[in-house]
Amino acid sequence: MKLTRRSEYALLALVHLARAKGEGYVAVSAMAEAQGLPAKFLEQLLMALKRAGLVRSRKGPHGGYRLGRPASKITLAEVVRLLDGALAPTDSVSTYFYESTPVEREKKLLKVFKEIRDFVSTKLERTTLADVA
Amino acid sequence: MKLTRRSEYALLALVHLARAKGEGYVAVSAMAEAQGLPAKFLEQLLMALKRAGLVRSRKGPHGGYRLGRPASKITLAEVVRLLDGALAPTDSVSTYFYESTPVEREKKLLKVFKEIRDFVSTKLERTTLADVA
DNA sequence: TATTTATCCCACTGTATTAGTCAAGTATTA
DNA sequence: TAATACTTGACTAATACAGTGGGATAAATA
Repeated sequence: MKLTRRSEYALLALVHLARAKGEGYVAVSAMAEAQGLPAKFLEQLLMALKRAGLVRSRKGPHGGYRLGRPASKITLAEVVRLLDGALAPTDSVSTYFYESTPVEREKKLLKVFKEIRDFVSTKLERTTLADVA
Repeated sequence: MKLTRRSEYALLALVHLARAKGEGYVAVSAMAEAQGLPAKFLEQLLMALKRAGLVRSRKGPHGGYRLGRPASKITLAEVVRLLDGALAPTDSVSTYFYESTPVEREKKLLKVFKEIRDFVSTKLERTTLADVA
């Protein structure tokens, strides 16, 4: 796993939305300003989150985004997988993004990387937005 | 951490060398053929490993590479850090490659990623070539 | 109904990284 | 001294990263 700005910005925005619970929809521009993120780029990320059902949106005045489900039902794993792909250190040990790679031949090496994958995915699957907001 | 071919090939080559203990120097071409890796690319990686002292080399006929220290004294962490950089999921929680990133403001998020970094580095620092060869 | 506000959607750009290749030169030793 | 292997540097194609920009669409409000 390697976090890029995509995951980082998305997580910051989601934390922001989790805290804005009950305040209706939050505009991208408001979030971008509050968190100091590039607005147009953030917009792309929110659209991806929307397609995945993590957020809901509303157009027009007082429009914007809000969480698609309770913060306690959104895991960090979902967010990172959606925006940056595999949590595993190499695709040959990834469950959701499996692809063959050269280390695959060395079973003992593979075992080490699988243990890392297991730790990372368990950790991120058990941590929700509610835990970090 | 994200393993690229650089780390993967280097690890395979080092495992090969660890197994060839006592057979003197192993040529790049021999290793490349045995492991099915691109020779010239592997050569670059071995040079980096050499500069870091992980392997020694000898030119001329019967030349090649061998481990620079006992396999039990070479950790996977060293190899990966050398060729692919930080073990941490994001640079803002990296000890050796620290750089500020946006998530840094959110202490609770940061804590999660630090725990991942700790697991990964401990794991790879405690695993040596001797363990996987 | 017209205007404003905001999302939605598409294309595009510049830079860096990845995964190599190629050529020419240097050192070693059988 | 010829063969073998390491060393250096430049070069390349493809992909990923981190954004920008412009226009269309939808909804609220005046």
